[in-house]
Amino acid sequence: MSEIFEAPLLNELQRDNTDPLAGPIVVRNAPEQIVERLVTAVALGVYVPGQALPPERELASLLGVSRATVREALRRMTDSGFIEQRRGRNGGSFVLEDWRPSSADLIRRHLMPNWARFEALFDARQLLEPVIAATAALRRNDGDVAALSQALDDYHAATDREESRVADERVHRAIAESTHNSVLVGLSAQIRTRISLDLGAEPYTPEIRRVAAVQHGLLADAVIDQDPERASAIALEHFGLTEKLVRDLVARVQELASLETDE
Amino acid sequence: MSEIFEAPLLNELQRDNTDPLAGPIVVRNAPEQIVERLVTAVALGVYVPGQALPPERELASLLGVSRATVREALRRMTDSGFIEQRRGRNGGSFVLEDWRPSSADLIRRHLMPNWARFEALFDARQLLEPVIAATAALRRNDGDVAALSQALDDYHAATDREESRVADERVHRAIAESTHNSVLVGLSAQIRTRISLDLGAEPYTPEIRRVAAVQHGLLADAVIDQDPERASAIALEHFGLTEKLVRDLVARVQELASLETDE
DNA sequence: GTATATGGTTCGGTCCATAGACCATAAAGA
DNA sequence: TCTTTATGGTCTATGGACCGAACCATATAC
Repeated sequence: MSEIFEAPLLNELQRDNTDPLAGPIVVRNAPEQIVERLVTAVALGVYVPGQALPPERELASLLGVSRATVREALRRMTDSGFIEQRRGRNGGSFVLEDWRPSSADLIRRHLMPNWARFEALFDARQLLEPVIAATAALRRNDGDVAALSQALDDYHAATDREESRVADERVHRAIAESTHNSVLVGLSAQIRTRISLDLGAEPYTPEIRRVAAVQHGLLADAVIDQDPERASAIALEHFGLTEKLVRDLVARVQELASLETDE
Repeated sequence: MSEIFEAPLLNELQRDNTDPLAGPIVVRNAPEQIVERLVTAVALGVYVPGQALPPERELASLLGVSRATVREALRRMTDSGFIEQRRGRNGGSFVLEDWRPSSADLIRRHLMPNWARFEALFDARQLLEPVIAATAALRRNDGDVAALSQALDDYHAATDREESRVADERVHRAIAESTHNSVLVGLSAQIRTRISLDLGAEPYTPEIRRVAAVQHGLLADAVIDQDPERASAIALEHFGLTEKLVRDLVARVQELASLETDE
């Protein structure tokens, strides 16, 4: 199952550039890349569980690739328990409701082995996002304000966790896009995708959601009010909260694991 | 010649993430990736003009790839006038002294068509590098200080432009590495590589070099003194200077171009 | 003048992706 | 109920990328 998470989204960003010749060349096959794109799309909420991906023939033409290749990608995703394929007229490739491993499982089998990478990722996010927020506050125009308000409304209107995740993504993307800088937008999206993929089963307790909702509102207000300092400060706090949540969660799971080892 | 600059180093960072399914899948062949790595290595000063790359057989084993593939990559680089291959016992693939197009040529044929991308890149750099500098100042340890001092000494000892470039790269890398965050190190290196590739023929007049040398010294001092505010401010100024230089240069070339059009 | 380290060439094999045709199935629509 | 249609499932033939290994050609070191 979890091999599907190994998508090397940030590899170029983290590859050791000290000696550009170190390390083997890996040719990323078409199917591999297609899996990555589809998984990313789901992680970003473009397709939600229960929904069908576009039909194979359409994917093939969208991605400029043969149907056989698309099928190979979908086969891997089926094998991983990520999607389910159904035949017939209203068939298709459906995102499964519960494709994410349980929190504990995910942490033990995926998060812990790559812990150093996540430390770096969280750390970088907490350093970079405040800059992005501040820049957004300085540069946002009326269109950005409209998009941000809309995203925020959707976020508040969200009822279940899945909707929350999608709306959350849209809020943060709206903020990044207010910087009007494609590098920053891409950077922020990559970090978000990576974290969303790794922590899909983030501990979204109602309590957390309440706090996050308030912070999102404050963050959006700061951007709309063109107050970079406030935006930066709130972003720092907001992403600090997420990080703390994950750390607590990991600590609990680690504790459980050590208990089990004792038995 | 310039097709070798098309290496999509930052593509993942700038690809439109709004719809992950938009755009064709491109399989980055082995030769293509090898060219990118080798060009990167030269851009970062790992190999300087006149120097030979490792022999084909060694490259093949280093990169985990067949010799035929390495040869294909080197053939492309030879075709682009980037390297020269010589046979015989002391033969090899030698980086040419003047593989960079002249400034004017480069700007007209490469920089101008992609101007929006460079705007974004410079802009992002000016936003991100101060954060990196400040973080470096907060986190640097004794080892970092030693590496930074050494790099700075080399920079001051550099005599020609080529040496300057290599030393400049090392100073900035030492600063990025002082953050002890692999994402930041990779990000900074990618931005630097991209800019170095695109602006290899940066206008390094003696005047500029003098100013840059002073700023490098100040920046290093701020990091060594653990003064994040100063580090951040100097970084902002330093990268602002580079940006201004490029803008001036482009403006001049544009003026020339419009004159030529009149004739 | 011989040995050696390098680039230059060739050949057969394997795997990947393409293109296109055709089959199977389930639902929609007449 | 029957036909149509939109989907996934299967097969085959073809071209290309990469590999592995051997061998050739050349220039320098010893």
